[in-house]
Amino acid sequence: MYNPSDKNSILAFAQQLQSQRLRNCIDVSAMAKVYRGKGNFGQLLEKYYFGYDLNSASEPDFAQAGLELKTAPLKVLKTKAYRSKERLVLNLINYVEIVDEVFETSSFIQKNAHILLVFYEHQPEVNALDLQIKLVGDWRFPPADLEVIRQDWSSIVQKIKAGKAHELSEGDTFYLAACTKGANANSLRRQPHSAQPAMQRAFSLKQGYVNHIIANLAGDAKPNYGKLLVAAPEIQSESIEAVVLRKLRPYCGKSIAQLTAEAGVALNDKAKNFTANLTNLLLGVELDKQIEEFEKAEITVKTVRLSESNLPKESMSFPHFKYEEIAQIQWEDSEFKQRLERKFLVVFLKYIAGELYFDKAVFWNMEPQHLLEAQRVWLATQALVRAGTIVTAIKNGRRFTAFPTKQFSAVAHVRPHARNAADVFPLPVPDVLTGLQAYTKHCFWLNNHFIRDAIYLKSQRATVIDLFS
DNA sequence: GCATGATCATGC
DNA sequence: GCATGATCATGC
Repeated sequence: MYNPSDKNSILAFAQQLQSQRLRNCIDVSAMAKVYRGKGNFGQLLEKYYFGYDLNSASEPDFAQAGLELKTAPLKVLKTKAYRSKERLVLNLINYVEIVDEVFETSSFIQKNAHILLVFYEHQPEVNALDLQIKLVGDWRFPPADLEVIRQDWSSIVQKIKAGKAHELSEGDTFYLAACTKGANANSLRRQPHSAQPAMQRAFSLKQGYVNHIIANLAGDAKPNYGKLLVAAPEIQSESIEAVVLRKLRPYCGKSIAQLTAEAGVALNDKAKNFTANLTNLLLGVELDKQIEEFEKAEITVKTVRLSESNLPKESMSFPHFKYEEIAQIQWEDSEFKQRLERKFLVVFLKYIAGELYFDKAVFWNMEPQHLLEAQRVWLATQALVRAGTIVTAIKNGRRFTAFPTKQFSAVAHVRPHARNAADVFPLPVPDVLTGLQAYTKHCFWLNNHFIRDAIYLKSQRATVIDLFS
């Protein structure tokens, strides 16, 4: 067994799980009946491998050693590389108590300063006893990461102090997020500075950050990342947001032609990596490298081209959805929702007399009421696909559909996104009017007017670089 | 002029 | 071959 007050002893005992299945590591005959049929992997591991009773106390699982045990699923890619299946959910946020905490002694730090991680392969149909354990290891946040997390923690607490716990969202922060936790939207809690009940939430590490942990535990060769934050955190505690905006500020108002000429590089503005290349160029990161902090924080970088009236020339597209999938899944599991919950860095370029200029860059994440509106669009789309009533008319070879349009919602709409009309996905229900069993690929788009109003115009002066201010 | 439908260009 | 970012075309 192990010595519960000795970290190394616990870690060594845990390491024996590497590449095993739980069934081979515990006495199955001693298991309670309820667990023999099915049980949660984490519960089984705690109770029958480590031999302690389940608790949800505020102290870490191995209290004497200050070690918190976390189990989590990962996916194995075709390349055999590991990726986290989801965010890693940590301790619950107590809205009432947290407003009196300081980070260094907070319940978050007390519980999660040192984490013992057991990753198993996600296999939905497999008994928990037979899941393959892929990675075992312990994790402490490196100082630079801890500084970002401290800022994330503070901005979450700030929002609660402002009586806005009901407006918390995952996109608010970078590595550490407040994710919803509870069976449904009825899991409401009281918050200290507002009468409005708020969804129960827990601290969580973003999926991108968990991928970083996984790569470290797996001993993967360090990806060839570019980094934004180079100074040691004790010297520099500037936020990721502040660093990015500070680096971009000098370029505002310059034309893309001038910027690329000064840097001595040629960027093809039609290339699909134009956005990434331009961002790297302006942030001083080598062009072919991914930005480590952006990967960890799952930041989506988008460029938006504005007309002289500040209206984006196009709406913003998202990956096309599969009709068979959208008919089956829930909004909560949809890719569209997952993407909308991320943080965005939107780079606005503006056409002036035919020439493209760098206007401003804005960090943005969607407000809860807009996410609800996106949900309405998604649900209308799902209903349509389920009913098989996509096509409403055909005129001159052009199809007219009942997909949600910009008239339907001020936030999002559905439009084709395909090579051509023959580029299709199968339908779960044949289209009633045409009998088609497959239909041109479509995707969700954020309306260009929404981008103008909710991102471009609404962005606060403090967080933007405004060419014309 | 703009919304909706349709397709192009690129890179992995 | 296909996803993705980007843009064009038609008709009201």
